[in-house]
Amino acid sequence: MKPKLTLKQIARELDVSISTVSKALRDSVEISEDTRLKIKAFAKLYNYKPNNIALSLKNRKTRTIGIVLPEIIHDFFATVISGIEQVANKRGYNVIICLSNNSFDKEVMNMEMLANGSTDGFILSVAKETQQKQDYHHLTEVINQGMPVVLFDRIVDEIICDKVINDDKEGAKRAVGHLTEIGCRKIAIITTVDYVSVGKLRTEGYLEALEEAGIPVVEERILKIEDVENSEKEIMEFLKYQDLDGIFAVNEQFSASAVRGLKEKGLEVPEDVSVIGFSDGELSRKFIPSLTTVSQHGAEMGSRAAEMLIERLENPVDHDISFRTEIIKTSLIARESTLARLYAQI
Amino acid sequence: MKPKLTLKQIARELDVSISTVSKALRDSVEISEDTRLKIKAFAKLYNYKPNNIALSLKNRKTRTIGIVLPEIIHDFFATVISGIEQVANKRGYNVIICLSNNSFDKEVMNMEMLANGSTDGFILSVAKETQQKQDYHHLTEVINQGMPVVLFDRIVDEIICDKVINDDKEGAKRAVGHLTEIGCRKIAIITTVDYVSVGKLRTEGYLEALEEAGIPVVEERILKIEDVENSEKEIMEFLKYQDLDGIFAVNEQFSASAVRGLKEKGLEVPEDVSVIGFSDGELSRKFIPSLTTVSQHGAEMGSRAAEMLIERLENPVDHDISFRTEIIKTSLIARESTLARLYAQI
DNA sequence: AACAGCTCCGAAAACGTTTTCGTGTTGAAA
DNA sequence: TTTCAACACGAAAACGTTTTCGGAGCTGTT
Repeated sequence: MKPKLTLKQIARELDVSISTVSKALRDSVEISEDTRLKIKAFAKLYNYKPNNIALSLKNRKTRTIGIVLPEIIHDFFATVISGIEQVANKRGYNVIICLSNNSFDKEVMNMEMLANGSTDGFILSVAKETQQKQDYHHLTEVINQGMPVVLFDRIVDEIICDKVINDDKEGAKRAVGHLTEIGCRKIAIITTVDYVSVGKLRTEGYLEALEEAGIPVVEERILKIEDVENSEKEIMEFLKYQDLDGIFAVNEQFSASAVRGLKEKGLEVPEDVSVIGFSDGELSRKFIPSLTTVSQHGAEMGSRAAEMLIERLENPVDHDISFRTEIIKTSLIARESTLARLYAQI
Repeated sequence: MKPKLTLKQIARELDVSISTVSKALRDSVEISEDTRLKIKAFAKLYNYKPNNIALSLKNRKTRTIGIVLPEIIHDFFATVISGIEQVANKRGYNVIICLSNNSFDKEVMNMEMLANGSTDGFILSVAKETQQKQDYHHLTEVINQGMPVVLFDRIVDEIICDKVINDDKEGAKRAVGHLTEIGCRKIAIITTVDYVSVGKLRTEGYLEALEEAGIPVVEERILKIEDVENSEKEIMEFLKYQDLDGIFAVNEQFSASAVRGLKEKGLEVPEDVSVIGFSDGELSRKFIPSLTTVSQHGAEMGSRAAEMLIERLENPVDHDISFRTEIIKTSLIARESTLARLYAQI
């Protein structure tokens, strides 16, 4: 139960001043080699480590970055965190994570809490409710205070700051393009309501891909899930009365549910219907059939976001450097849920 | 770009002393109602919020708890974090998360980093490598400094502190018991190497259940996965030469792979072989067939861990209160991968 | 003997709080 | 008029650092 060594204690013990100890430990030339070595030896022996809080107060820098996101029990977000954590750690930063649970109020509270000195900057993906409300005062506030913010995935266009996003529209387009290439003509989309930025973009990609393939859009083939909790039932219901040969789902949960729905109708995947999803998580990889999907490279997103933030933090000089929006390319991972059909074509 | 209001600035602006401002904001009776109201109005108007770092330094409390765990892209750990975060937030604490990626060195580094003032206490699940090395000096060190530590899931018996664990052995026993009840006799286990504490316990549960059912143990039916990356191949290989009617896997990834392996052999789940896993994640729920599993209630584990830690933090008085080990009951969730077999029995 | 120039070290301020203790000003009681 | 309590406020220390500045003591040059 020894309560952490401080400079003051070392100073008292060695009968020198606090300043001397501090300087000795930082290898200042002001201190004679004798005392310097003595002090360093003592510090090492008793394992002195400077107090982070005191340093933060002095430097007005915490070397911590705040992450705020809607949820964590979700392969994509977990992967992003992992990416952030990796580069943050490499560059000597800590990450402090707050969950909004998609609640606007909690998002605001968390940001206010962290903004009062706890972090140097933010990496965040806004809550669904926030996108719906379109109230972003908490964002503008921290930005006005001079804290850098990097938005990722669920971003908001009105806020000017650095951003990292997927090429959601393009990814969706390629996914649907993949379906048309392997011969699908009756393609449904299972997506989210429009106020979720990424859902909207993926829907747009779907529409464009159909257009480019010369396939007319059928409104009945578009399912917008409102209540994620009940998505399974909604999807089952939706599929019941459809005649399809391809399905594009905007996440892996939806595509898994789609496969189940099709099986219940007596249809086989991919023989009768091809299914493609979004997000390359454990579910897509382990599923039977394994699911063709658009991989979002969450870890890379996280890394990039962290790098952009740290860049800002450590070069406050070029504060006027214009903000950038980095686009992480998605990639199509062909698996069993469409691959067999592709072979059939060839 | 207004750089955050401080007490000093308010004091200067209102021509009073810093102490007066501080007292007024904390509703001290020492301050006349006039000035008190004036100061509070001013503070509210310009949205004054005290600086957390300064408070931490003064109080020698950060109101942050450090979480260190092996990985985050894993439904169970994500769920635990979620549980911790929830109660931490409710009680006014922040969480700062560090990933060890199952590396001993990174675990040590992270803890040292956080121990220098960044957090008041720790919640952690030790890295696989740490369990292998059996080197726990970083744990004893922070404990000796008087920081409370709560270990969860992958714990270490030698360290005396609060702990939260699953009844892994009991859960495994019930899982295998479930298999025997529905008529399985040739039951394999797919588990981890023994130095992983939870893997070992689950293996023990398996053995006990067999014994109680009067089923002799067949060594060939025990598969211990060393390299998780290659688990799929190992499992495939393992299943190739087995004649089984039941499989118990210690996580959902293994059970999913097992189902695939069986299918490749032309066997159906659950008609030919029943499969039961551990951990109730998205994969088990969405899989086809949906996977019977032992649910670990990760969120509850997290909540309990956080509560125990905060308890210690806020009542340093009863420091001599003996340390407790809370056991979270697991529960069996019967799904398609065994349920059909159960019906067949009836 | 005077002075310059080193070398080595300590005092003090600063970061933003809270809190203890003192002190000046009232008004009323003696 | 003096004394005393109550009231309202400020000075200063403390938390643990870093850094600027100044100064003591010494050597060496004129």
